[in-house]
Amino acid sequence: MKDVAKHFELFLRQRSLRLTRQREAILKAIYGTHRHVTAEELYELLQKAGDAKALRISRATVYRTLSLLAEGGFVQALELGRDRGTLYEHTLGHEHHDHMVCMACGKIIEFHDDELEQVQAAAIRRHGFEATSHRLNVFGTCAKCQEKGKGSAAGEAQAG
Amino acid sequence: MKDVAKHFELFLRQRSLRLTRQREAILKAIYGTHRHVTAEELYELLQKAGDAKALRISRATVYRTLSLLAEGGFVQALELGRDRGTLYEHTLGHEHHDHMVCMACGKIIEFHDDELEQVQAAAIRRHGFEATSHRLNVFGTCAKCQEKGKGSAAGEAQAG
DNA sequence: CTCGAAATGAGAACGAGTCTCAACCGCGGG
DNA sequence: CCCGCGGTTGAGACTCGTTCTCATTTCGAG
Ligand SMILES: [Mn+2]
Ligand SMILES: [Mn+2]
Ligand SMILES: [Zn+2]
Ligand SMILES: [Zn+2]
Repeated sequence: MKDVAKHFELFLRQRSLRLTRQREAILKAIYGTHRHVTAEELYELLQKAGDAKALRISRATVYRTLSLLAEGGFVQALELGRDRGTLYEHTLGHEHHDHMVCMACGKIIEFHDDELEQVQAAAIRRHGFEATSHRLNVFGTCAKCQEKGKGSAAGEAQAG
Repeated sequence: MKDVAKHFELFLRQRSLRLTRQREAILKAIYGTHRHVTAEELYELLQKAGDAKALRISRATVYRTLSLLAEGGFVQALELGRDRGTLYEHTLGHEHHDHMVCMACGKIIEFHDDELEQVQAAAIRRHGFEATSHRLNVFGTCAKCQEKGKGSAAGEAQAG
């Protein structure tokens, strides 16, 4: 986190942007949680945290800073459906991962598979495409929720 | 297309829903294009097509029917970023595929790779998750646009 | 044909995200 | 340590895709 702040400061300097209390607070906030948060959640979080230090941060600034952080690679946006809104997570200190979303309990599970990444990269290259990023979102039922749903009809399966 | 209409009719009957001229027209419209279309594009398309038969279809009905068609598996929604809006494509007669989006020209390229699907399925299963669907979106530069950008600095690369 | 339920149209409402612009404040220079 | 030039912020208006409301229309079983 300390070095993240340093990186951010450098990033800002390189682009002749300023290190403001707001930007610091937002960076700190998103690096202070391991959840996937919406801009609104972050905003509310910052309201409370800021009440103490008398630092008000507007929604606009949260959105603006989140975009800035995304450009700099400090955070990443996740879009899991028009409804859930855009989710953000910090990236430094976390290797790339994909997401599985449980439709029953809403839990978001992160996973990473090297072989998958390699096969994927190969397939993409084979099509003459040059990838800069990708998102794999899997929807279904998590292990826990599979248990709960054992009282009904036996084994189903679907693909979509 | 004829059998798709039959399937749709059956689907509606099973759920005691009605086959209306609007629903027919919308089904026909989305099965009549091979592009990925937004609800709005479809709406405008239907306006023109409907002028002849004096069949007006409201935006609300387009949205409602698209959701219905998605539930029934007749169409699929694609969400490639908060900006582009939700895109729809018909599914019957098309096997599952993933998408690569060219950030330079906006083109959407479909691709399918069996090995990828299998490795993916295995990785997901290994995590105790039961998948019902997934979306893999790859962002980058298409082959054509890679050509165009050959006058500048030599080979770059990035990963995000 | 009749009738009740489902479906539709028009436009209001909603909400995430963006824009506007006057007031504010980082920060390099003196 | 103070100044002043922009970059930055806050509040709220605004955008625009999507959903909701409800009076009216239409499907389709009997
Ligand atoms: Mn994550
Ligand atoms: Mn497609
Ligand atoms: Zn679950
Ligand atoms: Zn291209």
